Amino acid sequence: MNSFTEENYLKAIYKLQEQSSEGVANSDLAKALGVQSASVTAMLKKMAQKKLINYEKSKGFRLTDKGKQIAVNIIRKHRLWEVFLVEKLGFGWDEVHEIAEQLEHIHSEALINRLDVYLGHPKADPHGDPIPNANGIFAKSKSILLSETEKGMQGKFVGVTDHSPSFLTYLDKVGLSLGDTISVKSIEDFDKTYTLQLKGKKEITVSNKVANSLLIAG
Amino acid sequence: MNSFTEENYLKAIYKLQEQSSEGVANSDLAKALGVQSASVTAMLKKMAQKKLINYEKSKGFRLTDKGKQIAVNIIRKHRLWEVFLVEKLGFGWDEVHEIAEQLEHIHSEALINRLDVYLGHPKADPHGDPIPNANGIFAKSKSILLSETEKGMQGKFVGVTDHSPSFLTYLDKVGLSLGDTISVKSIEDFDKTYTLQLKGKKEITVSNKVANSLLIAG
DNA sequence: ATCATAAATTAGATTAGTCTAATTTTTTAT
DNA sequence: ATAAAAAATTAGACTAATCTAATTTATGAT
Ligand SMILES: [Mn+2]
Ligand SMILES: [Mn+2]
Ligand SMILES: [Mn+2]
Ligand SMILES: [Mn+2]
Repeated sequence: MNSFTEENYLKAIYKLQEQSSEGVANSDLAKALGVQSASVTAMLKKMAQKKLINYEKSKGFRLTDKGKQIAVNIIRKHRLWEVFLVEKLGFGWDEVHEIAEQLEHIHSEALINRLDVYLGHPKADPHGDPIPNANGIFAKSKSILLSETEKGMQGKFVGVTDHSPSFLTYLDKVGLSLGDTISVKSIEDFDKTYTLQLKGKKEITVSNKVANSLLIAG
Repeated sequence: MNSFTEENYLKAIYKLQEQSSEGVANSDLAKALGVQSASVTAMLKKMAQKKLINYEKSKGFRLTDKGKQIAVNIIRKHRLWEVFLVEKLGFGWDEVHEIAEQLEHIHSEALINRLDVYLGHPKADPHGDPIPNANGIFAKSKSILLSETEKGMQGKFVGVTDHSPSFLTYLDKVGLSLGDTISVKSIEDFDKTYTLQLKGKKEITVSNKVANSLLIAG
């Protein structure tokens, strides 16, 4: 079994390596985990020994299949627990990440499989992030940033790229919820501010910074 | 915050000290935790420093109010999670202890309070053990061992003192479930074997060893 | 190609929690 | 009261995960 620390390294490496096909840099991982570079070096040695990562000298490192499988399972657990916390316990989407950071490390295949059934095999977590199935397969979804859409575009708000509580509570405040259908009424030339029509209801205006954190699906 | 290890020490000390009004012995705690006596000595020093326990030289030790409060909260979490696992996820009562041993260490007051509400403020866990409320108060219950009852006695099966999966699955097999009303048909003189009538339904015979692990309430 | 900067590794310590072996203290039995 | 047995503590080591400071390696810019 892997320690919490090791699991957190695996998850962080996974997220970094998904961002490109290159190897992950020690310094990027150190920053992601909030530890010193020397600590990363020490841990990577152990993980390489356990065949969880592959080094390519001065080209960074990547997870082995074994490492990736563990990482994806932790992400599965994290997201299923987030669904549970929001759907069953009534937490807000801005409150669940920290708790899921703990719950994701509970070791029990039976538990996570029963939880998945109990929740009805959800395909996405409360932030719109896809939940891999028990085999580690993610449902492919094709969404784009609102900031990349043009005037007149109509689509569904399906996810966020900024998961900070402050951003999420801001969305609550302006009345934007996952699943809402929105259309782009206008885009301000000067600063690319977006004015949106929310499903017949109200009209709201959001900064480009916000538009750059909202995922839209056709 | 306290580490998992420290929380496990607190819980184990609590359970030992409840068994008598005396101080707890280093050796008993070592046995309960499956560690060496020397490890216990080392940990007790740290816990005394943190005002979690009181030493009374060569009279053992006991939890301070602070230590007791933390211990009871962990027990509350353990038992609430067990209820969740059985009632919501459909686990058997013989399968939940190990998972709850992990879940009891999740740190979030909001989580445990919402879980309590979600479960309908249960008063007992799947094994009949009382669940303390948010203030650490246990509902007083007066039950006795089946082995201490006499022929003709009628009562309700409300708890077990043996929590081992093998005992619990044995009870499943013979059809004894928490809440069942039972009456003592006869007690074999030779070996104190109990023959029980289950709520009009079947009649079963259990050894004295079994009768000694079943809690009955008037 | 050389020098400056950035990235990575090494060396040496620290803390939590554990171990074994040795020693001391306490309890129990004669 | 004394010796034997049991319980507790101390001493010294180990592992996991971290740190700082020093050193080495790699990258990049002139
Ligand atoms: Mn999250
Ligand atoms: Mn999420
Ligand atoms: Mn239990
Ligand atoms: Mn229980």
